[in-house]
Amino acid sequence: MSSNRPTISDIARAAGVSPSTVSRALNNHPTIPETTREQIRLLARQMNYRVDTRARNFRLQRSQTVATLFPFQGASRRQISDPFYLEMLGAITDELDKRGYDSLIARVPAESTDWCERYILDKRVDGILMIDRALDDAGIRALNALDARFVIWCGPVEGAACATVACDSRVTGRDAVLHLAAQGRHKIGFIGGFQRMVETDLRRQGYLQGMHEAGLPVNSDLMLFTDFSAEAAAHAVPLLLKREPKLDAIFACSDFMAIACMQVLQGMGRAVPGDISVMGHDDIALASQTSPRLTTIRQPIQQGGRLMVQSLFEQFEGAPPRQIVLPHELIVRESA
Amino acid sequence: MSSNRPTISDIARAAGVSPSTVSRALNNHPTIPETTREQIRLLARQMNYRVDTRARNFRLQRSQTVATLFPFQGASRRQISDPFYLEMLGAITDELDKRGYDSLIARVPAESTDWCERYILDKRVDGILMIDRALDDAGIRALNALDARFVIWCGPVEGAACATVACDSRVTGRDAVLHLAAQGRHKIGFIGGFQRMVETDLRRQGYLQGMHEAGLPVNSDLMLFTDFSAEAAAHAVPLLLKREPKLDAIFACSDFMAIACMQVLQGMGRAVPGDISVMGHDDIALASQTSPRLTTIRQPIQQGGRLMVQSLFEQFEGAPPRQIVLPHELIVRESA
DNA sequence: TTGTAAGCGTTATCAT
DNA sequence: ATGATAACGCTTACAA
Repeated sequence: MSSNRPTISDIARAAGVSPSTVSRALNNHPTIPETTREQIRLLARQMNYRVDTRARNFRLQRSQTVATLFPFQGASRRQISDPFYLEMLGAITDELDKRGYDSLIARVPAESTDWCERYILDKRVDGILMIDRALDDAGIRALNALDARFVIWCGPVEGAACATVACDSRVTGRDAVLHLAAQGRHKIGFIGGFQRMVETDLRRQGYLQGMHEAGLPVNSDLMLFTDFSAEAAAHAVPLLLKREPKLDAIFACSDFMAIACMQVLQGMGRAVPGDISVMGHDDIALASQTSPRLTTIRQPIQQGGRLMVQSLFEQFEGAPPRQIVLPHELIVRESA
Repeated sequence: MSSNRPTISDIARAAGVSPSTVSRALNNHPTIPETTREQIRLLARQMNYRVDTRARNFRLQRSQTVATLFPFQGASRRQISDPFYLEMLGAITDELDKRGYDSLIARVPAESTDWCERYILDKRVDGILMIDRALDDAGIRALNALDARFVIWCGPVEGAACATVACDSRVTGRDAVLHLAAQGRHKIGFIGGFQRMVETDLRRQGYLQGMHEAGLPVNSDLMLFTDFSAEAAAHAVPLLLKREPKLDAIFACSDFMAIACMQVLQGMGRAVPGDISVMGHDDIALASQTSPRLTTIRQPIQQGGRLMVQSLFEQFEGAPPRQIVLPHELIVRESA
């Protein structure tokens, strides 16, 4: 009911001091003696005083908020439900929360850079965390033009001031293919995520390199791109099989898609890995519970999320942007 | 480089008018003639003017931001990766975005209500969307004591002013069990989510009611509770089987857990649904891609998310809180 | 139709 | 050790 929250002036009046003294007391300013400080805090608590973060942030010219942006490609704007994103988001928000920062999130079209203005110019946030990015570096240029602090989940960017965190997706893609080849697989299909975004493209390059190193011919009909959804992955399987009936392996760019692939294959009566191997990417929690258990490339998802936050805060403190390459690990289980 | 963004006064000076005129022009105030309005907007665009949302929101005493809160239970604070949450979050943020609102998200401990103060009292947000809630209604009381606008994803709450949106989980739980019983299943295990939160508890009640209606004896050893993780669900399966070797069905409170259960069962050599039926809950996108395809209870997840936002905005406009019960649907596929 | 001035709640600067 | 004052950028009575 009492919608009239006390302001700092109300506390000041009640305490018989000036607003500045209250502010200083509440902010642990050393010039205020311990005793007065305690008195004022007590009073503030009694009166249910709470700082108005809007006012404070406005005065301090900051937002105490960081935006985590998920670029999506194409007009579909389909809801993404890949657990990878939720795991990463959870790690990020927890880490931000620890530092007293709020987490803003949004999905943004990969093709445009309008969101820069909305979040940075409009001063909604102090920094941006982007999960993957478009192939060109328009986004990076736009962000830098606005003198923004940001970190991108993607491989190192040459010749651009830009903080990044991620595994080396070219190598993870290559390692996946080489593992498949080492099992005697020759007809290896590739199911990517967003075609015009960096992480998928890097894995595509890795796939190509792996095929090359293994001395395997590349059939570009066997490279498909999706929106990271289970449905898209499921639809890709029969298509791949139609294009290459002797397909003996699939490398999917996310565990979520790999799991969907396995399910579809099993539904078609194909044994995994007996008839066909399936490799995932990420090592989400579900991956070790599938049947057969999924062979995959582990990315340290939560550590990655925490590092992104850390890297962003380094920039807040004036440090130049860092490019961090995370170690990945081939997790050989049963599906490949 | 030019970190000195123009303010409204800069535009005013350049235009040779007063700040109020600029403000009015930019806000389409009808008292400003069309022509001046256009001139000023053009100038503002040329000068790269952007409203400072912090200043505006402060002045207007609002935040244009809504928090979506995910309560978790227990000390584990394990990252949740159930696609259900991401699908819901995506629908919510899209809907909020449409209305020009920002989305704040955080995980909050279900046992405490401190987060009310952080988000409402500190004026970070204009409203709160909560995904599930603790069994007691301390959270609701706290929110109402602060005169907050909020919507909870959970079943109707009797005797409390509180907007809710969700399917009737008591009925979904009952329907699941009755379907299982209709298939001739008698030893039905229950794998819940957070034990001290409403949605799981309602489904537990529905399970009990269904067993009762089907004339089946209840063995409370066969009711397990988890943190909605795949691992927890996977661990529950052998435990259930140990407690009841003749177990012939499992009802899991989320598709994600149901899928993990199916995988584990298949890994143990048990046929689904030949030896044992598995029912999920939610109908996430993955559910129709599994093998066997998952039988489940569909909740209109995205519609639910949109409705939560809609219901919140009704309250912003002064309407009393509504309790909305969404229709659910039994989706019979192959696993049960 | 436009300008003036006040004020949203806080904190920093400069006095005292 | 504390108070007065200004300022952050914007919108809105009220006045002209």
